[in-house]
Amino acid sequence: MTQKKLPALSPSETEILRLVWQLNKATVKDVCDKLPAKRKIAYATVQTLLRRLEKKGYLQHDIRGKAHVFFAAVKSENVIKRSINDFLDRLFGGDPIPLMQYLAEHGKIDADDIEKLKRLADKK
Amino acid sequence: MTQKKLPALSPSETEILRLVWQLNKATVKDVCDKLPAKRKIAYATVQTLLRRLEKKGYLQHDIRGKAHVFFAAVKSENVIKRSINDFLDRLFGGDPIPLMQYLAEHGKIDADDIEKLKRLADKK
DNA sequence: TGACAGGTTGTACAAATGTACGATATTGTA
DNA sequence: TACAATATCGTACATTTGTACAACCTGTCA
Repeated sequence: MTQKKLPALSPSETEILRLVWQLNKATVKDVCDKLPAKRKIAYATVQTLLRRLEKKGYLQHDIRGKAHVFFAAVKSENVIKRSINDFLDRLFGGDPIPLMQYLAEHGKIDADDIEKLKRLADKK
Repeated sequence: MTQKKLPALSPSETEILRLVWQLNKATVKDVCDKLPAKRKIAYATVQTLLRRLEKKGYLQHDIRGKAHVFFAAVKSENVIKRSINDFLDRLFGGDPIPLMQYLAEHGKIDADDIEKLKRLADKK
């Protein structure tokens, strides 16, 4: 039932889509405010990205006052799944181990995190 | 000393670069042969991608007979590091935990793998 | 009800990307 | 040494991507 063939997301689109998920519902301005300080990108640009995301089927919008309020039209799980698989394919030929290893080695995660993961994996 | 500002890699370029790393040294043909069966992409296209990778500074080549033999001009660690960080930023705002979680939950890794990772993380 | 702050729409455009053909050069071989 | 096979090189081109301006709408408040 979940639509399977949405057009690919560009990197910037992915970034914006993530913020919308995070905000749940968001106007252009909301998204702009949520952008990391580092990321300098004009209001108009964010707007275009949101428009494109809607056109591609990832977002929808309601109207509140004169502003558009965007919200996700797809479950993040599906998109994330696809993104991770693509990424894994491109960079590691699909093998997740080197990625895990990298994360572990670079202190991105610690033993505690791994404990939790272990419980998760065991439950499977 | 490691050059830090190489131009960004496109997804397809990344894919090809990975194969060159894997092969160590490779002609256009070698790379074509190494492509996953699924991935249908013309010889000429691979060639262009290799050319662009060289132009961007990721590859170099020697000449053997009439063929170019490409090999990496940068350490994979650096590129991989950057790629992972970019990916993490775009999709998870930089937080690696959800990524690990995804990998654990989807049986991409098992308890054994995690054990090994734990040892790695502990060593840090 | 008129002006204005704040939105949206239409449009633009250079650069990057994915894809690949045709011409040319080179090499090993008969 | 000429030919067939095989490479590269130059070039092309439609799309997608990132970025954004200018013109135009529309609630809202005075």
